[in-house]
Amino acid sequence: MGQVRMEDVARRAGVSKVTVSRTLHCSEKVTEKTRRRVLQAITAVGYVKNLVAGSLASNRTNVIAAIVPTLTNAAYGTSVHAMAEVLRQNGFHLLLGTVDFSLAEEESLIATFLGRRPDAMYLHACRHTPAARRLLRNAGIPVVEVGDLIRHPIDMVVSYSNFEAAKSATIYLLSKGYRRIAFVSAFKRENERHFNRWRGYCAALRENEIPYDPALVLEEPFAFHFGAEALLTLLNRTPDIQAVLFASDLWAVGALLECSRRRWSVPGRVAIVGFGDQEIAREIVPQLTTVRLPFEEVGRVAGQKLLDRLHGQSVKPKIVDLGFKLIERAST
Amino acid sequence: MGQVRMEDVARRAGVSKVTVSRTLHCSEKVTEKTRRRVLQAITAVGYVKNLVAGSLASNRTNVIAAIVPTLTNAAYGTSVHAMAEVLRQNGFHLLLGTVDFSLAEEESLIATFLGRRPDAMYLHACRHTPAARRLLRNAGIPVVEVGDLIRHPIDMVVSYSNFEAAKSATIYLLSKGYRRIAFVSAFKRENERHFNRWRGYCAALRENEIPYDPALVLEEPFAFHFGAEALLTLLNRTPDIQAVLFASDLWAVGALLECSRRRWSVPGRVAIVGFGDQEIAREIVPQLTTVRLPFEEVGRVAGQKLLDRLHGQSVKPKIVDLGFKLIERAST
DNA sequence: TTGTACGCGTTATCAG
DNA sequence: CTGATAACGCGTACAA
Repeated sequence: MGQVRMEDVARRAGVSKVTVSRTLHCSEKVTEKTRRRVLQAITAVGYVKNLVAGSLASNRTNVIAAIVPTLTNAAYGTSVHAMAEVLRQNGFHLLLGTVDFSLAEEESLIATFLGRRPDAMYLHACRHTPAARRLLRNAGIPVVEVGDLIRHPIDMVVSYSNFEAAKSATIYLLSKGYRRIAFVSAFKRENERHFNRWRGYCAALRENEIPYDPALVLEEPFAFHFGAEALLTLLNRTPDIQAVLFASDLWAVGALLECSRRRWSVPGRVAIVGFGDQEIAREIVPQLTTVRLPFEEVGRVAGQKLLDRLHGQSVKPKIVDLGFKLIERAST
Repeated sequence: MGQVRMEDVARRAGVSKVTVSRTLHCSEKVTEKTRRRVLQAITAVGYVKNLVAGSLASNRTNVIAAIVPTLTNAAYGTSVHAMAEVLRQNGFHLLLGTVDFSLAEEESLIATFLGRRPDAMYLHACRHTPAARRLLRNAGIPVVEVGDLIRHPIDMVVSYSNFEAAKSATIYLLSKGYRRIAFVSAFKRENERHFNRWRGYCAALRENEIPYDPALVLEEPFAFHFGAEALLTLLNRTPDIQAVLFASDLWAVGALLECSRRRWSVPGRVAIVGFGDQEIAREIVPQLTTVRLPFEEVGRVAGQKLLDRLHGQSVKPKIVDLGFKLIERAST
């Protein structure tokens, strides 16, 4: 059974509990001979160390809690996956929860996760309820926020700037001569990253003295076909649209496929820009101009930052900008 | 600080530790009046229950451990996400790890996860090392395997049959008159699901007395463009190929896009079938014929099975076949 | 190098 | 309905 305790191992090896513990934890402080006996006893009785008890005693769980909006979107999965790799190589495990873009869900999940006494916390979101922020502050553990480059993180932030990225994409379109530029994003009220992409779009227009036209701005749920739908709505409503900036590759690809179905030339009929540079962006016909976001690096660096902090190092920059890159392809 | 203990709450509320615990756990066994005082004290001091200590004392963690190959593929993410929802509604949390299709990694992760004493385990894989199986058996907790319909699960299995699905897709192609049918999958040695899809393909050929031609079978890494590459390799090597069965939509879409680039008609030049019915399958041009797999349902049902078992119910069928469905579209 | 004694913060048991 | 007390299994002083 899995009910073998450390004491059983100790008895079998003819040593005390502590020696077993030491063998497992810092084996250099134990004689080679006893070490072997202990290890033998461990495999002999099939001992599996109880990390719950260990955590209680040592006041360290070696667990990182992570909260993401969803796992159905590969972008979040990519970051988490990268972080999980880093953590595992350092003996940490991942407690993962999804909150579907709900601030209230996030708050309640933070509260219960904190009960598990994670050594650190990873949040793929930068807006939180006041209560959530307070809980995190009081917990006194390293926290890394991810997904947007905010000025005042709870503790640390590792990201790219959605504002700058969208602004830069819009300026690019303007530089290509497009003037009537539409913008499609998720619901800005519940997705602060898309809200900031919208702000970037607005800022670019403003700086170039292009009037903001609400008729050119749409909010859609996450799915390919809503990109197609958005494009049709926009062209129907405002036939003189010259370009569309989609705040996700998902919609941009959906729109591109709709154009393909209707045999519309892109960018002849309308130019299209995506966001994210997912793999399909460079496979689709025509290839998609988009903003490359460093999803994987975000996870890796975030994990590393947490580890540095847990190893007692004072983390120098609390705000890490991983940047973005406009990838120009055939759709513009 | 987050260092408030139950005793601090008790003192503040003028009751004993036990009463606080009871209020939190089974509030119906406590007077309405004391209950309110306790709850007030809890918010007053900002108490967050220590679930680590609770787990040690009660010998139940309310944690489900899940091991998946990767989170970068939305298919695995979709199942996990669905399960996480079910679990969370019942007060369970998810300990998640990725193993990148490595059996050795899986074994070592199972071993350390078991140390956290999860109440149950979810594995998105059906092949394991003997040691891994032994560990799981000895742990004496509910285990659900997912991803293929095997005959002898460690404990329970919730899935669809990859063998039958691929066989059925191949038979469909034969029924449409295609005779020279190619097959593209992941590396069969490290992916038992794709191995069984290949077996299904072989079985369909055999039953229809079509000789098996190794030149028509390819293994590729997971990425859109390897679908394009595979298609070109196959057509180059064996120009008379009439149809290709891809063991993932990813490659099928990649191949379709390559055809689009070269202005080849599909199914005129070659018929294409995918696997999975991801959202893009019905958006791509031409729409992709594919096998629909119930990823979300797999996660939901697997989670429910584990919960049923943890609630003491004897789970009737240990093997749950959620089926698949061939979706005929324009690519064949 | 190894062992003894105690504490970690909760739940379970049994009285009152 | 409430309270005292003993586990839970392992770390961490400190002592040997």
